[in-house]
Amino acid sequence: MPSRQLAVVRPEALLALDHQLCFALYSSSLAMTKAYRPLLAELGLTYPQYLVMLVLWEGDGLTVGALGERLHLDSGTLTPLLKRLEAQGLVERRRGREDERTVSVHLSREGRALKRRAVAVPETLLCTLGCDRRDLHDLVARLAALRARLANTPTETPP
Amino acid sequence: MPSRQLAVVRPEALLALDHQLCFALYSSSLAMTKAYRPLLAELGLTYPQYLVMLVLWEGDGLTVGALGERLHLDSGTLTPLLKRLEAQGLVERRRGREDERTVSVHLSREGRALKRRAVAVPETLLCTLGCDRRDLHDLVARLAALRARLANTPTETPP
DNA sequence: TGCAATTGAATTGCATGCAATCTAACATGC
DNA sequence: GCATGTTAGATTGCATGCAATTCAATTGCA
Repeated sequence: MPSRQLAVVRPEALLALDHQLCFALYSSSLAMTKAYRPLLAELGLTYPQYLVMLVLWEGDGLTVGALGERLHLDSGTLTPLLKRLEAQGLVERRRGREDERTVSVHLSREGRALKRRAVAVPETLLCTLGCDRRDLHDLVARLAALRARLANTPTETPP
Repeated sequence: MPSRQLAVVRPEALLALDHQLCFALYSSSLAMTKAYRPLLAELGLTYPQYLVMLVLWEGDGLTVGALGERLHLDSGTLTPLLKRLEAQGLVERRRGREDERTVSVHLSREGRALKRRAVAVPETLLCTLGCDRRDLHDLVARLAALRARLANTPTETPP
């Protein structure tokens, strides 16, 4: 029975770049973004803009805050991004009538139409990756669980 | 025997945000960065700066290009980052004597000393996560494999 | 040797992320 | 009704990432 699990880890091993989950996440996330970029360029979207569109294609009319909760982004990121999407004619931002502090985001006709072309994006990428669907699903689940645990990090929610 | 693997996937499922590996990666990577931020703030480092220090602690004197290969970042990102680290007195940038186009990056005494305090960072995070070491190792390996496959994406290497 | 092609960093421009701050609108208590 | 507090977005400032370009040094080759 190996005692590795209880062994004291030397600083060298603990700080080794290739042992870091954080770096594995960071670098593969950037690699994913790079792989998407040329595909999304054909749609005229950046990667975060694509994520916003994914949410809206599931159902639009969300407020900026609701969008932010879904994507784990704040208004400092979303406001300028949404303005760029609006400038491209893909979405429309409407001031709430009941509560004028809120802004809801709606798809334009073009924004809605873009969905058909967007289907090719994940299709192309999945084909290129040649991943097993089951493996992929499992990885997605584990990452979602990790994200949930990270969101509960004490330092994450001071009081 | 379910035929799910061969089923044609509807656009709704294919484009669902929570099915996207890309979003799982993206959001958990950002969550990881957020979890690290308060810990790294005590060292006076940002997250990418921390990654650079990890590489240098393994062995310094690399050129900017070599650092970039290790971290999958280019000079446009690294040059200003390294200048900030130099301004903090953690590293020193030296013009190559043989080849004056190159710049090698060296740890200062303080940069080297910071390593001792840095050990607490992954320790704290791992404790907080309460992850099984074996699970974690497996996840790191799968992400590294994914990154390698993504780097081979045809669109990634046009010429 | 002389000069074009290549290479390693640096620079520029743009789009994020996010903390901190600001503003307007809503809610609350008195 | 009014002052206070809270909330939703917007704004500002800073540090990435990265494409595109520039610049200087080196290399290759006729």
